Amino acid sequence: MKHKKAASVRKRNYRPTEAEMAILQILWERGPSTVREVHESLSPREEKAYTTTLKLMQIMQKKGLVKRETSNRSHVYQAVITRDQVSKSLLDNMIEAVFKGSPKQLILEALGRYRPSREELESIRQYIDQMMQQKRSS
Amino acid sequence: MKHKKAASVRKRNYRPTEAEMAILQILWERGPSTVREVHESLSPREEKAYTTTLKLMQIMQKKGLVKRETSNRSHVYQAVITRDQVSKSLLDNMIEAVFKGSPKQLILEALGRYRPSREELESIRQYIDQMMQQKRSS
DNA sequence: GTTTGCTTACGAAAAGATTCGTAATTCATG
DNA sequence: CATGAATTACGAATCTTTTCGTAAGCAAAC
Repeated sequence: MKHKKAASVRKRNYRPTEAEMAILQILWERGPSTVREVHESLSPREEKAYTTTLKLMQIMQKKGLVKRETSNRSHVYQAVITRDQVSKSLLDNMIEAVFKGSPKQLILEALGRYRPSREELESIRQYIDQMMQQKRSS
Repeated sequence: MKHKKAASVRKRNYRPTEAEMAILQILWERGPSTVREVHESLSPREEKAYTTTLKLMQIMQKKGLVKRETSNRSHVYQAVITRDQVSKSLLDNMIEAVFKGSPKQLILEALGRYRPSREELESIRQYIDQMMQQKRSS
């Protein structure tokens, strides 16, 4: 009969809000952290009250984006949703929204837009070659 | 002394809201359209009142995302912000937010995630080769 | 010129995201 | 155990986005 009260079922395609993204980035970067740590890490430029950060993290916890360890006085938060999940959501969304459903379009656009260095191009090409290998051998 | 009252200066990095994106997609696709046309084109699954679409488009007009031609009874709206501008904003944002500032990461991720067909890989590789050519000859 | 059917204008409610002040809690330490 | 410093809880204000009802305007058709 114990059932965690469904804090929030993981939406298969959740797009965090802007403020949530800022916090997630820090949690991904630092790993489990206290509110204080996250707060200090937030861009000092946009100074917000400590309780703002706190509240945000509490909300994220309710939404199931993060979980927390409350055994100590200072709760320790950690991301539940992964960078990968978010990156997938954003990529899917973006391909759908501006590239007419074509991943290739996205890739070409990114190449053209950011002009990777020769080394980076090398390694991307290598990756492609490898993928083509696999296709050949199947 | 005539000065359009600064309907809204184009933010160099505007990220349209979800509802706005849905409408922009249609305008990009269809070109100049009336509210009715846009409304009918919206995913019929998420049925909204006609005036919701109308209001949204009026707001977008105020924001400067679209402009409209009011000479006829039915106003004709057209996108001002381009697919390209939005795609740049989203890409920038995304690279920043989940790929630690590395476009290469984004590209590799997209390749791995969507596994383009052999033909698509071909043409991406071609594009890369071309870019490398340019670098060589400079 | 009245009626009818669509269209825009307007205002406001509802929903969601962000912000923060204040109160309550906890814990170390004098 | 009283005090002080830091933390969490709570509630509310504010702001933005989304939604829609109702009014007002307009043009064709009666």
